[in-house]
Amino acid sequence: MRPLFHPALEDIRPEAILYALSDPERVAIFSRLATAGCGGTCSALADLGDRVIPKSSLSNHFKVLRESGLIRSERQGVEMRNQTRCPELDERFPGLIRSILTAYGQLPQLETN
Amino acid sequence: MRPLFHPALEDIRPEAILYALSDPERVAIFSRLATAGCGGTCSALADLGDRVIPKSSLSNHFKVLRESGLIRSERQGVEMRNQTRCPELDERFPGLIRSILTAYGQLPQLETN
DNA sequence: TTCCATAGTTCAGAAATTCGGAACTGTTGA
DNA sequence: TCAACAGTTCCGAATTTCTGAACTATGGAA
Repeated sequence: MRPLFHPALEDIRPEAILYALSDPERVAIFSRLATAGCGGTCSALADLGDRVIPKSSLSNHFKVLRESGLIRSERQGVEMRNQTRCPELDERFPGLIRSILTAYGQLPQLETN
Repeated sequence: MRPLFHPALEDIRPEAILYALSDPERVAIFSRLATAGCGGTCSALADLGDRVIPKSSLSNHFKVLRESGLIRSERQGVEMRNQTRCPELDERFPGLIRSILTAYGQLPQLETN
C-alpha cells in the first residue's frame, strides 16, 4: 500500500478543488465530513441513502478529495480517519468552501442530508 | 446549426458550474469575459498567450460555459457575442463566482453585481 | 445572383479518464 | 496461524475529452 499523498497548503490548486467538488457524491461525502457527527471512516460515508457506493469507487473519491487538498486521511488501526482541511483552506481560499457548500445546500435533494 | 441552449436560472446546477470552472482554460475565458473591455467573441478569447486554443476546442469550451449557465451567447451578424450571467448567478449562488475567481487569483473588476 | 471571407459548429476517431468487480494489502483479535 | 474487516490496487469496459477536417451561417462585393 502506497503512502497517502497530501499536498502542502501552498500547492493546493483551485482547479483540483473545483473538480473534486463537481461530483455530487464527493460533495455529499465532504459535507458530511465537514459537519462533524460522523465517524470519518470510508465505510461510514458510503451510504448515500439512495445508493451504496462501491468501495473501489469510494476509495477513489477519497483519493480525489485527499489529493486535491480537501481532506486529510490517516490510518488508525484497521480503519482510515478522514477530516477536512477547512481551516487551512479558508486561509488560502477565503470563503470558497463555504460558498460552494452553500450553493449545493440550495438544492432540494440535498437539503435532507 | 442547432439553437443554443441556455438553462433557466432555477435549473442551473452547482456541479455544472464547478465542473465548467475546474478547467483553467475555461476560467481564463470566463474571467476575461467578466472583465469589461473585451469583445466577447470566441476568436477574441482564443489567445491565452502561451497557446492558441484550437477553434473546435474553443467552441466546446463555450458550449460547456453556456450550458452550465455561466454565460449567454447570442449571434450577432457573423459572430457570436458572449456575456456572463454573473448578476443572475450571484442571486442564485451568492458569493460563489466571486470566491472562485478570487481563488484563481484572477479577480477581475466584476461588472458591479 | 454568385462568389468569397470570416466566425463558429459539428463530425469522427484517437487519446485520456472514469467506473466498478475482483484480487490484494495491512491490521486486529482469537 | 487464521479469519474478519477496512480500504487499496488492478484492469477491462464504458464514457468523456480533444482536435483536425468538413460543414453551416452570415455579410459584403461584384
